[in-house]
Order: sequence, then structure tokens, then C-alpha cells
Amino acid sequence: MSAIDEISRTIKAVRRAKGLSQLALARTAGMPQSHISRIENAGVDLRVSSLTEIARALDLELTLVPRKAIPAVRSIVNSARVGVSDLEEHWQANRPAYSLEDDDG
Amino acid sequence: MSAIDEISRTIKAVRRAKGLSQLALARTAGMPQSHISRIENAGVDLRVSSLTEIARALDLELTLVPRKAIPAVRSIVNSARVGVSDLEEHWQANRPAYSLEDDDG
DNA sequence: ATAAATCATATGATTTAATATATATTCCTA
DNA sequence: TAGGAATATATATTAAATCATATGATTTAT
Repeated sequence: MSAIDEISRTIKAVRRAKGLSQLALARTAGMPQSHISRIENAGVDLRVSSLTEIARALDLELTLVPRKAIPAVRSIVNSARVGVSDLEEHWQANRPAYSLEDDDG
Repeated sequence: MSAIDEISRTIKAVRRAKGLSQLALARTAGMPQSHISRIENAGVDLRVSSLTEIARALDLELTLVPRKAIPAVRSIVNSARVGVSDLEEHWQANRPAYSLEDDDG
């Protein structure tokens, strides 16, 4: 699975877990709903500014982490109870980390 | 400072700290040197795939972290001794996290 | 000292793909 | 089955990414 696939799946899963429509997410991220749709489904290689805005709208932060710190970071993110059922598998697995959300914003 | 500025500064600083030329980084990231130049200097809003490749080439990983986990993540990244003088300030400061590198790859 | 050669970074021109706009389709539900 | 909410798609526009080449700095030879 590509990094972009991973990101698009994360976006979709977190958005749904938060009960947001594409339109609602798009509005707070400042972009058209059509763009969210394509990002979630069409394998779009989105720009960093778009990802940043979407992440913020989902209470996530985009970060660059040294590779050797990844395991520790993953354990933190995992232990912060997730509650986004569909996504937990992503974290239980062993690939480069893409995180998700907790419910109380 | 914008997220993109932050990222471009991080890329430049980590690349230099590792003693890599733009060309060397570009080769391992699989893109032309001209692109690295523009990213570092021209405020390019690069695509996620580009950022992912550059990050990998610098032994970093792009991650999405829940906002509430950010302080813990930052402390991990900070305690993993950095050694990239120019960048430490980014982490000592309190803004959305962009991390860097340790020397032993 | 200086010119050639080499390494490093920047810039012009073009191509390609993300993003915006507008509209259509699908999916509920009353 | 009509109406609306949610998601998808067609087309246009803008900007990233590439290719080619130039400019700048540093080293080496003569």
C-alpha cells in the first residue's frame, strides 16, 4: 500500500469516525467537497497544504519524525485510546505510521 | 510561519546537517535537483509523494498524529538527541511539530 | 594569477496533474 | 416517488514537476 493510499484511507476513516460529511470536512478545510471525494477515492497525490488543512480539520497534525523514533511515537499514538475501529488495524500493523483520532476534541 | 515554510526549512537544514548536496538528495529521492532547489527556496507547495520521498531520503517519516498526542511526541523526538543545531529551535518552540534527525542512520 | 574543470545551486520553458467550478448521480427517508 | 443530503464526475484552470541550461563557487593545473 502506498503512502498516499494510507493517507487517503486515514482521512476517510477519521472523517467517518467523527461523523462528518465530505462537505462538512471540505468546508472546515477550506476546499470544495469534490476535492475530498477525489482524495478519498481517486488516489490523488494531494499537495502538502491540502493535507495540512484536512489534518487540522480532523484534529491531526502532520509531522516529520526521525525513523528511529517511530516505534516510540507509534506506541504513544496507540496507547492514546483510538476508538476508530476501522483504523486500528493500520496501527496494529507495522508500516510507516499514519495516526488517528481520539474523540474528545 | 506557514507549514510549507516550516517543512522547506526542515528539509534544507536536515539535508545540510547530513552533508548532502541537493543533487545527492534529489537522486535518492528520485527527482531532479531543480525540484529540491525550488522546494527549499521558492515556497513550493509540494505533493505528498514528493515530501514522502524526500523524508525517506533523510531518514524521516511523515506521520499524522492526533493533536492531543503532539506534546508526548515532541518530547520523544526532542529527547532523541538531535544534533542539528539549526533545527533545535523548531522543536524547542511550541508550534506544530516538524522533526529531524539524529546522526547514526 | 588565471583558466579549465568540477561541483553546487538556481532559473526559463514546457508538460503534467492537482484543484476549482459546475453539475450529475446515488442514497436515504418521509 | 419526490425531495434532499451526500458523494461522484466532466471540464477548466492553476501550479507542481520535469527538462534543459545557466550562473556561481571551489579546486587544480599550468
